[in-house]
Amino acid sequence: MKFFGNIYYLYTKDLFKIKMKRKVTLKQISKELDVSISTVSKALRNSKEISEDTREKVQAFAKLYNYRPNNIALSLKNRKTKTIGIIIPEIVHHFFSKVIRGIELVANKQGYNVIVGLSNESFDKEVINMEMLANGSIDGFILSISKETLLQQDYHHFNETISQGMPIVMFDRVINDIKCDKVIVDDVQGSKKAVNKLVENGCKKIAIITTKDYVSVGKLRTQGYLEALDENKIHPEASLILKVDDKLVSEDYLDILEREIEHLFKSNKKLDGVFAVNELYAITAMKVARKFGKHIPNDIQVIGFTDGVLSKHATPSLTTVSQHGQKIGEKAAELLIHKLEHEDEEEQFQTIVIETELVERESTK
Amino acid sequence: MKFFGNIYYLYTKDLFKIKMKRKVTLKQISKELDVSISTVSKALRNSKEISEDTREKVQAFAKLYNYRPNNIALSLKNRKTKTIGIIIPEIVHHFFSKVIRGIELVANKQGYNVIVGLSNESFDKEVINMEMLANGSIDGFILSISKETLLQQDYHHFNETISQGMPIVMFDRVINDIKCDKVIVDDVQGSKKAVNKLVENGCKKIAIITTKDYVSVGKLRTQGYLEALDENKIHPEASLILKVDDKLVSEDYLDILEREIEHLFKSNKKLDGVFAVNELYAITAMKVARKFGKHIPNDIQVIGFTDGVLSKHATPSLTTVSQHGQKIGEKAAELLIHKLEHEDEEEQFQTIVIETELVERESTK
DNA sequence: TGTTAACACGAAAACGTTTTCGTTGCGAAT
DNA sequence: ATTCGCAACGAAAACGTTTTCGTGTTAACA
Repeated sequence: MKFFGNIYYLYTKDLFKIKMKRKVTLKQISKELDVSISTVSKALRNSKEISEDTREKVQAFAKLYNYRPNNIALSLKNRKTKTIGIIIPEIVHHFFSKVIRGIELVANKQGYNVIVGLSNESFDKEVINMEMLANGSIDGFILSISKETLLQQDYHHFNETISQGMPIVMFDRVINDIKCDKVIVDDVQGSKKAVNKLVENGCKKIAIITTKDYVSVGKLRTQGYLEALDENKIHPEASLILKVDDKLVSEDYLDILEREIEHLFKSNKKLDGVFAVNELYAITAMKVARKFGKHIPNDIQVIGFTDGVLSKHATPSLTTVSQHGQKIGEKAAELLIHKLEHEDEEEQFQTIVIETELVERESTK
Repeated sequence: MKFFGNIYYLYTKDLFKIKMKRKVTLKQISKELDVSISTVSKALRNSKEISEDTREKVQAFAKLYNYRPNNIALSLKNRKTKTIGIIIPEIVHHFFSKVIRGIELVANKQGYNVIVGLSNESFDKEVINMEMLANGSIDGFILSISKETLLQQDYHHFNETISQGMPIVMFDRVINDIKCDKVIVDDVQGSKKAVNKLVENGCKKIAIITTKDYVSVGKLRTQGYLEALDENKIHPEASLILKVDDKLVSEDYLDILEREIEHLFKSNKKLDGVFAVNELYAITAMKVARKFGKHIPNDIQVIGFTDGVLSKHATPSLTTVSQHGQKIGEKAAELLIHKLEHEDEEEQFQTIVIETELVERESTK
């Protein structure tokens, strides 16, 4: 007990540290017990190279001092960190936080940690964040692409990390011709379910409130809307399609949104159905409808996309297309971890489609 | 160019890897350039020990092959990881994700990464997550305590990590007698602001919908309610205090909540003001009020706590006590990073109180 | 007695850095 | 002709592990 005796502490500079039990290392244990580092290591891993005597002695000592192997040292040695890097555009967002929860769930179960970077919808922050993590901190990425990146169509950072042997799994906002696994929802199908529901319920004039086309999911949902109309022999009308520009997240963003929707209502007096590609658009549509004295769902029926808090707790509660964010996260994590632990197998990439589900609530008949 | 020539690749097993540019290390560069590892390292750090000639040569080569120092190796050497561990009870939650955003913001600005663990309100998961991270993966914790931990009052894991020299910053749900920095909102003051507002607006019978007392913030907010009543010479009534048990997050949780609030309304016909300690309770109270044919804010005024999506987008929109989650996160990160980078300074702990703000919307007059 | 085999352990390399402390070679000063 | 000093570089340790490959001791066997 040379090292851990009280004498030692008398020599430390900072008095307050007297009560500190610094993390103990193999080397320290080996000195205490007068054996080699290798012996300690082996004893702790129950190697049968070591006699029962010393094995017990070492393990008892290690337990007493609460020895835990240093993760960083292990990472360096194994060249694996057992942590997953997540890059998402925004965390204050029901869908993304559900995805994270899903990732964390399966990652943790398999002994992985999760480290989060936020791009804040910015290309530069996306790149910087990825570079920070790609230098050894993580084993692979799970990410959803920022709007700015989608707009600029500059994907070199993805290709570079992939070519360095670091696997990526993309979800929700993905790029087709990048060599990685993908987890997406069937946006087209989901939209069709929604629009079909409205048609079934007797709607004749159905509007869509969507984003500009560079947001891939917005584009796909618009496509689903159009296809559904077509299948129901309804002629699409330009005035029924509202494409909101959500590039600028300014202060008066909400007001602008509201005014645009008001305009939509005004120019379509006979409007009796609204399909919105996200919760906010849907909620705002309901608000505007109320303003115009329309009753939901009697006069106008509304369906949203994404089953978040807003949909659940709005009044009337919102019928919506649920994308199962948590399941997306779980699947993405499974894909990534599989790839990490079977690196030898031949390279091939999957795109997994998570089924959407129409959750019916009070905003439809 | 012995190593990087094409010849090398012909010998690799996996053909698909031919296009891989594996991460390059100091050792590889040193071999290529026929200098020592030390020289390369120094050259890259612009040491004036190295001649301009070789310095340029090395830097050019490094740039060409996109050399980046390996984070893990640096962490091991410096015994600092430059990453912060966050443990929170739940991520699908507006307040917590705002806090994370705040943490990430200042952490990133200072070159730190952020690694997230979810306790899911469970004591065990909290402990396991902390142990996973405490073994070298991070430099310090920012955390909010799980309900189960608060209930069991078992704080050994906090004390242990602290005594191992790893600093902790707690936010929102904190324990007083643990030696660490804390960032809290002034729950008592916040509640008083809300209740005072209701009194000012003419409310005579003000109810509170709160949690059981083991949730520290619930207890404090209840205390604020009582103090405000007292200061306004209003006698508190037991029947106006509803303490909801949110331990079990079951399926019919919402129904139970609604029924309890209905009971509150029934047993207090003259109810004209409601203060709820979170968004959900407030929203549900508004729902129940509507059910009872009461108009908001004319018949009943409602104020909530936490300025999340629900408050903003509810109809009527909800007057609420904003806690500034993002600012809490920013402050917590500042505190932790300061402690990490001034370890020598004498130990003393701060508790920072973030002012709440009453955001007035449509649910009050 | 000499060989062998099992047993129990230690030395050292490796992961990728940084940094301290040499060690050269060479021109200048004595 | 020495000594000195400086410039330019390399060796090695250290961070904390795991693992391979010795090596010495002892017991068993021929």
